[in-house]
Amino acid sequence: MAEASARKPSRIQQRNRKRILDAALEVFSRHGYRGATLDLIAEEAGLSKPNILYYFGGKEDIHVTLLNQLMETWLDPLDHMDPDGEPLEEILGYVHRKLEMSREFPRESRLFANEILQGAPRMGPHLESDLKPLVDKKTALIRTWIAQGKLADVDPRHLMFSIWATTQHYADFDAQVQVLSDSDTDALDGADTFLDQMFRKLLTP
Amino acid sequence: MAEASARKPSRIQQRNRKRILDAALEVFSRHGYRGATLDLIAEEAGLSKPNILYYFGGKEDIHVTLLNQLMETWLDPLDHMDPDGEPLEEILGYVHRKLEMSREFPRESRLFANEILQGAPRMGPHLESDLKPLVDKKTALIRTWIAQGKLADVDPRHLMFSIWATTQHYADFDAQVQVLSDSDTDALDGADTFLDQMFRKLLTP
DNA sequence: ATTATCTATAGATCTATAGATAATGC
DNA sequence: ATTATCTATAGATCTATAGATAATGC
Repeated sequence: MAEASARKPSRIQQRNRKRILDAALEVFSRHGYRGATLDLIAEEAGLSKPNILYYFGGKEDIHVTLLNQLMETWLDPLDHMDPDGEPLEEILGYVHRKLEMSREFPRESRLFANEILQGAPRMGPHLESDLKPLVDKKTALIRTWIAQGKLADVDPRHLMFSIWATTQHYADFDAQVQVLSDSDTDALDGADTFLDQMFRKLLTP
Repeated sequence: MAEASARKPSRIQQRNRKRILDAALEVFSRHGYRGATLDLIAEEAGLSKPNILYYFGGKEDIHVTLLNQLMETWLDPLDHMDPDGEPLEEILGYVHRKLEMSREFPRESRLFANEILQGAPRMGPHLESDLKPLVDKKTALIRTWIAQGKLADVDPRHLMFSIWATTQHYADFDAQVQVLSDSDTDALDGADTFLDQMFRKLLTP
C-alpha cells in the first residue's frame, strides 16, 4: 500500500498523454487558462472528453504538467551561456538561441506569456526556485565580464529583460507583427540581423 | 422613430459607466477576456450584476468599449514623434514616453497584450485601420532620417518592435520582473537609463 | 413620468464522475 | 484480468433577462 503502482506506462498511454499535452499546448497558448476548455482539447487531440480525464486528473493537472515541462525548455538556452567563452559572442549567441525559440516554439512562448500576464498564479514558486537562482548566477557572470573590461558597462538585469522582451515579442505579439509586415515576406526576416546589431553596439566596450 | 433617443447622459449615468469601465479594466487586464466574469466586475465596481447590464449591452460590449478607448491612448505617443525635431532625441523621447506608460498604465498594457496574445480577435480590424497607417508613416520618416545620415542604418520596423517590446515588458511581465528584483528597490529603477543607453548607441550614426 | 436598482431565475456552458462496454495482454 | 473508451448526466459556474420596486426630476 505504501508504494503506489509504479507500473511502466504502456505504449498507448505514452502516445495518448503526448497527444493530449500537444493539443493542450495549442489550446492553452491560444486561449489562456480560462479560455481553454476540455472540449477544445479533446477535439484537438482526437479523443473523447472523459478519455482525457482518464489520462489526467483534470484541466489544472494538464496545465501544470505543461508549465513544468516548459520551465526546463525555457531555462536551457540561458544555462548554456558559457563562463569560459568569449563574452560578447556568448551573449549574442544567447540572443540568437532565444530568437530561434520564438520561431520554433511560439506556442510555448505564448503559454509562458499568458501565465506571467495573469500574475504567475501557478508558476510563481517555479520562478523563485528555478529562474531566480540561474539569473542571479548569470548576471553575476556578466558583472565580472564587465569588470574585466570585456563588455561595456550595462545593468545585467535590464539586459536580460531586454533580451527576453525583444526575442519573445515575435512569438507573443505575432498577431501584431503580422499586421505590420508585408504579406510576401517572412515577418521575422531581418530580426536576427537587427538584434545582433543592437546588442553588439550596446555591449562592445 | 428614426432618431434614437440622444438624451444627454445624467451625472449618475456618467459616473457609473466610468466606474464599470475602470473595474472592467482591472478585471480584464488581470484575468483576460474569458477569465473575467460579470460577478468580478460588479464586485469591483460596487454595483449589482444586473445593474452592470443596465449600463452596457453585455460582457463583450464592455470589453470592446475598453479596447476602443485604449487604441487612442496607445497610439498617442507615437503620433507625437515630430518630423521637424532632432531625430535621435525624437526617438529617445518616444522610448521614454512608452516606458512612462508602462509605469502609469500597466493595466492598459496588459489588456492590450492579452488581446494580441489571443490573436487580436476583437482588435484585428483596428490594428489594420489605425495602427498600420501610423506605423507606416513613422517608419517612412525614420527612413528619411537615415537617408539624411542623421541616424544609424537600422530596420525601422524592427526598431519599433524592439521599442514596444522593451518598454511594455515592464508592465506585461511585471510578475517576473518582481521576482528578479531586490525587494527594497523599485523594479523599474535603472530601466530609463538602460533603454536610453541602448537605443542611443544603436541609433547614433 | 423617467431613471436606476434589486430579486429571482432561465438557459448555456463547463468540469468532472458514474457505470457500462470494448480492446488488449498474460 | 487489466487497460482503454464510451454514453449519460450531475453539479457548478456564467451570461443575460423578466418583472417588480425604489429613487429622481419635472
